[in-house]
Amino acid sequence: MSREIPKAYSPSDIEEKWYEYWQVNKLFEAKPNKEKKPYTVVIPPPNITGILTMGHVLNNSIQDAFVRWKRMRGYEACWVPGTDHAGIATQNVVEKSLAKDGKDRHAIGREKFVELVWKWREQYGGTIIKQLKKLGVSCDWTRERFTMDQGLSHAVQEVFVRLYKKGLIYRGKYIVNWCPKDHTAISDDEVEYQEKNGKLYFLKYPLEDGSGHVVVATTRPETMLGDIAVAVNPSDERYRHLVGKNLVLPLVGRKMKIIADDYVDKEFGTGAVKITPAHDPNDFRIAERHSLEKVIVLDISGKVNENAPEKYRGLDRFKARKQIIEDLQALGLVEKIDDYKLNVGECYRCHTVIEPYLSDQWFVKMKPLAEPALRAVRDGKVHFYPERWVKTYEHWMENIRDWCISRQLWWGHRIPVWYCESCNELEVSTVHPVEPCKKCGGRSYRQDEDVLDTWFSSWLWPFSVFGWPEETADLKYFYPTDTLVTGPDIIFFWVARMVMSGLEFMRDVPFKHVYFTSIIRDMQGRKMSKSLGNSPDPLDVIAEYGADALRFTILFLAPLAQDVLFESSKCEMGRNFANKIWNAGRFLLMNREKQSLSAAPDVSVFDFADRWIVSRLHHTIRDLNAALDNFRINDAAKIIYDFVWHDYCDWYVEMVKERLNQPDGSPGKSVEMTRAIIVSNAISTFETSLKMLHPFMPFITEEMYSLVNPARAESITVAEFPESETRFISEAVETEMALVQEVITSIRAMRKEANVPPGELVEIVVKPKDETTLIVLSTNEAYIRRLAKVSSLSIGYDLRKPETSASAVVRGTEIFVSLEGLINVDAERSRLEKEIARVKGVIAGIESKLKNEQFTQRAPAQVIEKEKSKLESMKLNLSKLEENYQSTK
RNA sequence: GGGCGAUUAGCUCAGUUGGUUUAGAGCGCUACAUUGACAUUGUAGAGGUCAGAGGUUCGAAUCCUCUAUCGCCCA
Repeated sequence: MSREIPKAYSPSDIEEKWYEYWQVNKLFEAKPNKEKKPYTVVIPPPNITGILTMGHVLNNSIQDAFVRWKRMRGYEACWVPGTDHAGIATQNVVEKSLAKDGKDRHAIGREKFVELVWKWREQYGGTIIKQLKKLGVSCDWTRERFTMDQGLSHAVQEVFVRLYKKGLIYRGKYIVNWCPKDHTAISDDEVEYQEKNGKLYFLKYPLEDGSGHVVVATTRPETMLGDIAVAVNPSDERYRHLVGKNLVLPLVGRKMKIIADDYVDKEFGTGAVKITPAHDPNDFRIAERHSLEKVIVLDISGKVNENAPEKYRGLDRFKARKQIIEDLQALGLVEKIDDYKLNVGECYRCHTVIEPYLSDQWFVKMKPLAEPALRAVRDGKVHFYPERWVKTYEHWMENIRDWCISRQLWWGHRIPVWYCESCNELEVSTVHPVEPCKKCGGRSYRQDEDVLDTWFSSWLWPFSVFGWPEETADLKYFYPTDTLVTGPDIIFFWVARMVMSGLEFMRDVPFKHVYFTSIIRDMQGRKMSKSLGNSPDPLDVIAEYGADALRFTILFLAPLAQDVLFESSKCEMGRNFANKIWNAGRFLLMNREKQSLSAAPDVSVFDFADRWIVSRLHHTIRDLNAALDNFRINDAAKIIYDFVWHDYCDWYVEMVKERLNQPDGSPGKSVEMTRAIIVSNAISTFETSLKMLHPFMPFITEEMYSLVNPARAESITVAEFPESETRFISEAVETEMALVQEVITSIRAMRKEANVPPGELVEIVVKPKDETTLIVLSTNEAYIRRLAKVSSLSIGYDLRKPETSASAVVRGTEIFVSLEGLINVDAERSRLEKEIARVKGVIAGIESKLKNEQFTQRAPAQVIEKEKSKLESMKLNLSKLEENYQSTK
């Protein structure tokens, strides 16, 4: 068998095989099961135009770790995967491909276009799902959902109708964020603000009576075409006498009033503000207050429309800006142009500058929904990790604005509103109305042209995926979900809204815990982005290092919600670790082969090394479970890494090697039987470690689990996760082992210092501090000999120090390495000097502490006792060090 | 302008409620080692006045205040 196991772990050979095995055996499928507690996670649905990014890798590795861990702990673990239809993004992609053939969607019509999008989705929409599978995620793929699925669409319509009937959805003409490229409104949260260098233009508007002019400042002079008034602050002395007078709008010739409104900031610009109600949200509010007309001067593409003078019609807004300034300058109406830093809103999808635009839109009234959602988080019904995001959440909830949910797109859930063709009366219904119009009796209806914001389907995800509004068995069993893992960047888009919808429609929170992940950046701290090309393709990383290596590395590196600087070479860590696990397994299997007998694990053959590793194992299990319970997943990764590498491989395996060399069997057992049991015992701890590792590294652990016991039918995915048992934890054994380790390490250090070749054996004399030390070191003599390359080891209180030797003091025990003809006296003296100085420093520190009455009076007795015993042992060490130093001459 | 966060070894980061002998890891670096699990390795080592200043405390990387630099969110 040994020949069948290659020296280096090769992930590509096994990953696909196991993923298929898991699927064929339905190991990730979840069903309501009264015998078990549910553990539910819904995936943050990636959008169908997307490909797998490092962010997805992190997010899904975390979810998978939790889900696999809970599954192994006996929960009915249900992880629902799926994708979202990404209205704007998807429509853009399909329009682009149409444009390649010189077509556009208007030419082919709505129905045909939507059909094309569905075709596109079938062909390319599953890419990210396929990629996720490479990562090894344990989603229940039979439950895969898409936000445009029939069931989910039904949920969306139902929600719209219910909210409308409740008076929480309304339609109105308001200023929205308009994307002139995508030709749709987007919500406030979808606008990204960038600070940019712009200009502040100071324009002179002449008074009608020819008595002078008023200067207004604006960053968007092209909007002047739609100006309807100029406003000043009522308390502004400079303008008080002008309020009520008329101005003439240059280039247009419109008569405009000068009005007074508190909104106007006296300090900004000249204190006089041009009012463009149809193109600015603040101006809109002022216009409402003063019942002003609202003139729209741009079309849906941001070009000047027919409401403006002929000269400017058809000009793009930025070209119009240039032209208008030129024309105003020619008229002497530009007072000055200042440089000015301004925040420009951009479309988060296409980064086109957003135009505030007056149009008919549908809105959700948010206040009534926000209140219970705010309480749920404050009361801890939903818990955030890390907690600090609560503040961000509260701030948004307290200042919430109504949500613009209509989008002027073709791809999405069509708004379930119907208008009577004859009288325009509207009917809100999930289905096409069959009754005649209530108002005029007309029988012909047309549906609202717009679709709903994609988030209007995503916010229902935690219950729509289980069949809501039907009261399904799934919904009853799996809702509310347990943990949501997502980025803090969508806390408003998604997390907050899910809490609202959950409470509104399910009367319960959608999840109990929200784990906010970190953002993956490149080594310069820049966000990973397509345009920078600084994002490694996770599939390349998987091909090079293996999925387990990628997963483990990213989990190890990513502390809770702290940004992570990443480059793919960091995955060497995970790859090396996988290789270490592989080779530990290889060692065990090779040695099992070598034994003439086979045996089951047997505690009666336990020696010190076994008791120690089992104690460490249960320590580790306890810490690992605690870390995962507290969502400290990078701690969890570190805990298991340290155990496997540094306890199991570095020490325990080395000790096992020594035992397999021993000529004697354990009492009552033959050498052969003893050796077989030693290997079995070692394998047993290894198997437990594999189970602990499985949530992090699913593939290699499944492979090793099956190699270790090929007859076993059980997959590790459903093996029982280890539980810590205190009876196996022994502080005494761990302390004793620590002593043995320190003795070995100090011998190694002395050898190295004296340049003893690694292969050469040395003679050691040990003068133990006390009886316990004597016993511990004698019992473990064989290990010390092997691991420190020692030929003879003498232990005794009255032994003489060898003539020429290096010395060290470990916990009061003196260790001498005989260095006949080898020692470099100067090097040895300087080593001792250094150590003496260090110990003196420690002693001085403790003494000054103990001399301080404040300390002895106020510190807890425990702490004082500790310091005292520390001082005792340090003093003992010092005296021995000094003694040996004196005799080194 | 308001809020949140960061600053610890050359690099990337841990350090949970203040007390682990004088702060840890991974990578990198130095030296040595290559027939028996693993060079994707082993062993030993160098490297830090915990951003700066002040304060609270018997005791501070840890708590408080201010300053500096950087980042994110909101207006």
